[in-house]
Amino acid sequence: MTSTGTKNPRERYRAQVRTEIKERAWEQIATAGASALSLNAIAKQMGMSGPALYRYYAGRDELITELITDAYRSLADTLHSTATATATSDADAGAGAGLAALAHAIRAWALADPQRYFLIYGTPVPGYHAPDDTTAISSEIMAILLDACAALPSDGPATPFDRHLEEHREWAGDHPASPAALHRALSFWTRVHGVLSLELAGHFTGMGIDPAQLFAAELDDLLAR
Amino acid sequence: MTSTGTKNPRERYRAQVRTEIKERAWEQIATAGASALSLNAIAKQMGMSGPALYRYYAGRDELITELITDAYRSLADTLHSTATATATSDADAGAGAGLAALAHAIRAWALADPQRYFLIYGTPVPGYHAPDDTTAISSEIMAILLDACAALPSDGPATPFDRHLEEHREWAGDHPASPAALHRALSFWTRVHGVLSLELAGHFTGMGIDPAQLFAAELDDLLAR
DNA sequence: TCGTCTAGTTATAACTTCTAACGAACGCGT
DNA sequence: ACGCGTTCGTTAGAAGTTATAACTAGACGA
Repeated sequence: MTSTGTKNPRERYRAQVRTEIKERAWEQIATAGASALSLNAIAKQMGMSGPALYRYYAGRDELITELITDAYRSLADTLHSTATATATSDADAGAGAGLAALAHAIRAWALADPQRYFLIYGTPVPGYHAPDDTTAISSEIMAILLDACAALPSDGPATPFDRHLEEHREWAGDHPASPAALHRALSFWTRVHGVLSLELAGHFTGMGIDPAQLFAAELDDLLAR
Repeated sequence: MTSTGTKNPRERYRAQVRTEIKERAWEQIATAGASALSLNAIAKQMGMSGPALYRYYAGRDELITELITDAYRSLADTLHSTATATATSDADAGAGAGLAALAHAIRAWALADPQRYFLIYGTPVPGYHAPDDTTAISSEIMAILLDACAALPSDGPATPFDRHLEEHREWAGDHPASPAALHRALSFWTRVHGVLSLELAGHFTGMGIDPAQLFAAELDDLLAR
């Protein structure tokens, strides 16, 4: 902490108010969705009147952007924890234990607050451009997935997409994973998201099937490729 | 047409205005997202002043609900067309030609208007309950998928999820598909949606990979199970 | 032709985001 | 310890939004 860490009481209070604003915002989003988020309502809930909130956030967009970043950060931290936790219990389970643990961690994180998940992976606003920190966290998440995929054996011949990935591995940074591992990471991401997104949106309700079992089946199939 | 088909000019005009309202609504949604849809702006665009629009739609929710239903209808019609088209060119291609054609039809339909896709499969509004006709169209779509899946051979042993589906096949109606076919239809749905949703939301932009190739790879893997 | 039903109008209420101008309090440096 | 400046919170207000109410003008059918 060189210049301004958390010392002066002005900044302490400011940070405290900002976090309380975000807490109220998360409550509103969880119950009514992000589109129903009202800065006015938050201000009134906190006992201050309307425009006072603009001292802390320049506007709705800035608040939502920070919520998105926080959501990304939360997901990345969760996955990092499970990754290190399963790395500790090394070879007691199968090779796919790491990926399976990540999958269930993602699902639990999403089910805990579906709207938080949709804030990241839901309907995008046409004009919106994600800030750099979210893309950084996103590649951080991909790195975790790649670590787990690199621990798996890759049998079977290389697919055309594997060859495509061989020439397009910018997104993996300098991760030393095989094209098959890159492929499995992408497939993991899309398949987990596919089941999860439909489940959270309620598209399975009334169908009679158990989303958890469908999720597990997709995971098994991915691991048994 | 027993009582009121499309005869009297009053109803003709009314239907015409309603469709024009929906056209303007689609334009707004395509460019700025569903949350930015403004009834007032639509009314002014059409030359009438504000509340006049409420003669045609009781409110924002009713308009959006009808847009969702129309989107479902459009998707179902598209898939029905491709299903019959590929059924005509019977055995000239492999067994998975039907499913592959459906997958590409879905993707083309989604790419044509991403926000329309997200209106169906995007972020749900927490309180919102879909009307019965949309669930009916949804099962109509599932029936098309099941037809294509039933045409495929199902090698491999039955998975635990197959056994789960054997006891929970309400959603398939009275479709005579094997549990493996039910499984493949669900997997098709979730995997297509997984890739497509992330692609349309722009989560692959900047990664360097070609979403079309990832989509094709997922489809190939599903067909080669 | 006349009556009714409908479409459009304005006015209004209750919201929203966000800007501007003002006052008061807090805390830092002297 | 005291002033001065930064910051916070206020009210007022503009420009939007959804939606309702009351009224007018028109078209359609009998």
